[in-house]
Amino acid sequence: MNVTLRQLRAFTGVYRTRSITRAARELGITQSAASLLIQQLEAQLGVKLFDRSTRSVQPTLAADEAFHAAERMLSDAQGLSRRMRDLAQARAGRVAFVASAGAASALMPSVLAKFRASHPDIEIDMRDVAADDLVPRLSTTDAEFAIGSVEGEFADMTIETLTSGRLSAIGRRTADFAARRALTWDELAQLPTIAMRRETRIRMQIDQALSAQGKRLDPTYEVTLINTALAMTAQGLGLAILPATMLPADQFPTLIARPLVRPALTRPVSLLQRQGRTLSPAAQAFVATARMVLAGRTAPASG
Amino acid sequence: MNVTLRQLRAFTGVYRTRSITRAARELGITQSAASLLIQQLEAQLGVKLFDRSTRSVQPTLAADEAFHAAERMLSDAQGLSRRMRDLAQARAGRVAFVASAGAASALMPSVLAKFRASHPDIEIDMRDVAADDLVPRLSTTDAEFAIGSVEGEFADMTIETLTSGRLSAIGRRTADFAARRALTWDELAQLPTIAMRRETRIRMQIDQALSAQGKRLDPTYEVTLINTALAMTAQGLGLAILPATMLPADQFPTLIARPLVRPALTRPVSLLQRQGRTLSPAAQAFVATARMVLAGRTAPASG
DNA sequence: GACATTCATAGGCAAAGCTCATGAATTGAT
DNA sequence: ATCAATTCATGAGCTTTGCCTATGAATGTC
Repeated sequence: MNVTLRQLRAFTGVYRTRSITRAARELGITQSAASLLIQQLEAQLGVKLFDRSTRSVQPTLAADEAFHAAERMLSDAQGLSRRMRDLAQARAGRVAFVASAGAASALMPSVLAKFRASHPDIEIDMRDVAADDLVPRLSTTDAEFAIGSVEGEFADMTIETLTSGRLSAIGRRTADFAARRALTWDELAQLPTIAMRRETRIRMQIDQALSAQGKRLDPTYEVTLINTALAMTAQGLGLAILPATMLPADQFPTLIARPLVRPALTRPVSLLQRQGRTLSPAAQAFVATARMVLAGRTAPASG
Repeated sequence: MNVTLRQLRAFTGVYRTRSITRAARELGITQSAASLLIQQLEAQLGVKLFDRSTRSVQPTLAADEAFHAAERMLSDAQGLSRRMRDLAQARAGRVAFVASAGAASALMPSVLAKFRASHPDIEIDMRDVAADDLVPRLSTTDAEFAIGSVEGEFADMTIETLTSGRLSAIGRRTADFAARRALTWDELAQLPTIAMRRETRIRMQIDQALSAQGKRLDPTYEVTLINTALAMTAQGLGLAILPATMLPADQFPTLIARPLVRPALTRPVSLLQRQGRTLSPAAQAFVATARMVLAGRTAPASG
């Protein structure tokens, strides 16, 4: 057999109280059990730890030395338990995940704010990457999940749609614009528009879908960052062509989104996880928050 | 129940080998036992530690954290065992004891040398005190035993005589002196003598014994330190009046001791221990050495 | 000298821990 | 695609451990 923490607990108890009976009471066991534990430990270590008479229990020099080591191990054990309990309850820990640039800038800020409020001590490590890198980064780094728009399926990955935004025209809440229920892609030709560059995933999806119908988008401006497009729109430079989900209502209160139809295109925002890997409790809590926050954003395509 | 070292051993094994089967082999238990230990630990900590499929065992983030704490506790446990084993075998440790000034200077050096040779890693803390302080110091400090000459009995102390030296006249190995078997105290009056000061224990014993017989010692010189007396004797200044045991043969090869008779006085050198207190293994080893070295010195009262 | 307290030990029982046997899932080879 | 091999999980059954109660022995107290 081997030294056990049980024995060490009895040992430190007896050492501190100088009494087997008192230590046993502390541990909630009988005096005889405590006596046995001490004997076992002595046999195990090959050292007499206490000079015992029926009247007194005197630690030996060996016990003096062993005491510190024992206390350290016990406090380590307690620390481990506590730390794991904190992790389990998502009161501590770290969430590392990947987000596509678009999701990171337009969607995640509100999620992060909400999560931070409920889990102030969780460290968050969000890595925003180009859409193409989303899956590779998730596979090869210690990121626990990814959030962004992906097409198709991936081996060893589970995909869950968190929210999905219809591709919309976003513009200032003018009487004219607000009155519209929707716009067709054809109508856009008459208006100044701000779209994402051709290299971006969003734009590629649009161009592909439109060209299938023999149409094409001919934007007035082309930008790289979603926020740039929204800012320009807010300045009245044109309509931003984006998924409705990408409009943070609180950040651009003057803007509203109106779905584009013929064809109606939707762009899902998905949660990707590696199959067979449990998320850490902290990550689970984060994902739950993301689901909640983003689900509340799917319906109101109009502001 | 509580976390056990057994569980932690299984955990670190699985963590390192990424396999329950291999870890079980290392621990010398069956795969199912190891599997159970991991499940217990997970339940105990409330955290999933491994993502297990039938084909792979992947540590979770919680496991990464727990691993270091677990390793530390296990190495602490091993360190404790090893340290205790060393103490038990007197390969490590510390011996603290009290010695009367006389014993410390005349008797202990050879004991210390012998002990150091066989137990090089044991730290020795010898405290030389006035004879009167021997017992008080042993009672109140962390000294494990005391060596010196004491009279009478003491509560809670066991006394064992290690060696006992007859009070002798010590002088240079001249033909005259070497021819003598013994000297009487009366004969000393005719000769130059060197004795300890009246305040010392040795001298008090002498004065008391002689005055009981209506005699008295009238030394030519009175000194405090035994070594001083011996050095003076070696210079031919007179005969030193000391217990024969106090003459280190190797240090003063030119000197020999001849017992004093009428009355013959002996002065025991005793080992004192606190009753009911086990000596540390190191101290036991030291005491054994002292017994051996000093026993070898009792017989040859003559050089 | 009787009493109270404390530690050690023995007997018995409940629980824990292990092994063996088996099942389910997955990988690699034929 | 099927089969063999490997690996983890689970259930039954046995052994060992661990604990409690009861009792004995020693020691200090009134």
